[in-house]
Amino acid sequence: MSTNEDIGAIFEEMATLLELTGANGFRVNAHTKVARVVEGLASDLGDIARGEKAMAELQKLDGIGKSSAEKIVAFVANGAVPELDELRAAVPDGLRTVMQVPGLGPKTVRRFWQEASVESLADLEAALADGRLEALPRMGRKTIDNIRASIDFMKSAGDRRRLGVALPLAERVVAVMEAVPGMRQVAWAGSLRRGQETIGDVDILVSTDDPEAASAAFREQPGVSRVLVAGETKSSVRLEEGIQVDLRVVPEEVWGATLLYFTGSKDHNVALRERAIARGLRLNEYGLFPEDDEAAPPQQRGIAPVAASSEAEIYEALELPWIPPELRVDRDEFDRAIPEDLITVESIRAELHSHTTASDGRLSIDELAEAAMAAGREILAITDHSRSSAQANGLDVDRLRRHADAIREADARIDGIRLLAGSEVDIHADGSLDYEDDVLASLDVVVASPHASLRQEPAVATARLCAAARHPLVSIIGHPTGRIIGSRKGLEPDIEAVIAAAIEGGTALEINSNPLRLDLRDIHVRAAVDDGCLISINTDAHRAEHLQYLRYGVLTGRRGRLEAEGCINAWEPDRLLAWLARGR
DNA sequence: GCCGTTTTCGGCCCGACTGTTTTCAGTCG
Repeated sequence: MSTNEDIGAIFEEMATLLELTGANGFRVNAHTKVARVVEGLASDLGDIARGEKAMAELQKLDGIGKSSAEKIVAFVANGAVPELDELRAAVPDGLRTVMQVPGLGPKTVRRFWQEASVESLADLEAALADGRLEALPRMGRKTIDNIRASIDFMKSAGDRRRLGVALPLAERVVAVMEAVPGMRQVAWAGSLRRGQETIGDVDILVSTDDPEAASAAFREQPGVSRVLVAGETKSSVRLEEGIQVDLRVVPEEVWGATLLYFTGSKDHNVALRERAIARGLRLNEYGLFPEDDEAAPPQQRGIAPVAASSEAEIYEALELPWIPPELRVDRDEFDRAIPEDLITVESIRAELHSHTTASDGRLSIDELAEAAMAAGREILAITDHSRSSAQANGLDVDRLRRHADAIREADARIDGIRLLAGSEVDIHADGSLDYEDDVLASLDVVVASPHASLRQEPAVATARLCAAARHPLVSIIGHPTGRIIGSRKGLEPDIEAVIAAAIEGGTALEINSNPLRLDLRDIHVRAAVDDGCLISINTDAHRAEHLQYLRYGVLTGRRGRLEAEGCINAWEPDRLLAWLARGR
């Protein structure tokens, strides 16, 4: 785990343990915020938190004060935080799992702990079985049943879902809702709209002439395994896939306010509401209202909103430009100019990383060219694996040369798309490449990627990737860390050093769009873009349908503030070809 | 615990839904 992830996890854990001890909620939130800020940093806190100016440097970060800075310094110096150790001693470890049961929060878990000796998930199940919990005040039959069902769900379902699973599922639900009579608008919101790499649940928003029909259709749609919430404007269901989907039904005139609220992030919303308060306004999911210090919600008292129908007019009333959903994270989106030409799927003209049957792909050269053309690409680089990737049927030099000839023959024969002969060349553990330079020089495109030795020490990984990035014949560093979301951590290089080497070597860093990878990840893209490093968004297609992964890579690029100018795949074809040909 | 374009102290976002209880606490997003 990287230092930043370690520290983020520590503050998350402290927040949970503090909640269980009954600490002040704002203090709990402060810890959660530190975790989020730390995990969003591209640069390594291990470096910042050493040296004489560590305390001052750390406290420059938003949300980190003296107390948190001291904890970070202590952790980096000694690998331990005394306050955390004290909390761990005071609160049974198993309660952290109990807190993860949907519907159980700190108050309830604390009661179970104090009043029924529940100290773990196993204790909780035993207490449910022997009736200890039912004996507690305010613990009825339904609550007990819900807790049982939640435990079953937690055991069966995994954690968060990958973007590539959740987005097609959201499209399915949206199609169901669009078919309901009286429907006016349907959209997905939440972390899905923000393009996060993993999704907790899917949020669907509709405006309609017939709210009852909409809610009914939602709860009765195919694939619902359990209805969790069934209100007038809000419903939640769990699908057979194990994912929760929330529906919100709103009048069309407050569409913008609800879409804004439902898109989040939560922290972005909180920041917007604070901004509203500072301007004598009050923001909720029904609109932006004048503040009149009445407790009851303004929309229930017939107060007219200042803005409600569109997100843009609400931002405008708060003296902000419309902020693209992918940038709504409560980091610096209020202070920095919004990128004018954020990358879009439509602006991508070239696919520069793909595989055929020559290595481990499923399509021939002609079939892949056809699929790429159908997907709207004007340039396709075919980059089968190099010889060391034996498990992927990597090409030795002879096969590579014949394959390159075949690609160029196809390029001459096929109209409508430019085919480039390339290779996805293994970066060896020591940073050397899998083919000799004369072989690399004979290709149109070289994507250099790490495939093996993905558990190297960070310093070794940094040297390895920097060497490849500086190599004059390398065009792109493919999936730079080699991570697989949720299952393989991959390399943990000093990303700033890799970015510097890529700039120096005139090499682009890839956003691999495969939803299992999304590598570079969003915060690394952001660091690269801020430094002026070129980015390449590719699908790494092994099949025709993989070309559709592009949208996931684009969302990741947008989260990293990537504009079309900084993405070589969006360049004019002649410009891209000239760039690829440099030094060859 | 953090923070300051009225603040170094006193605030800290807002509403829907559920369950259990007759007015609201807890959870969630």
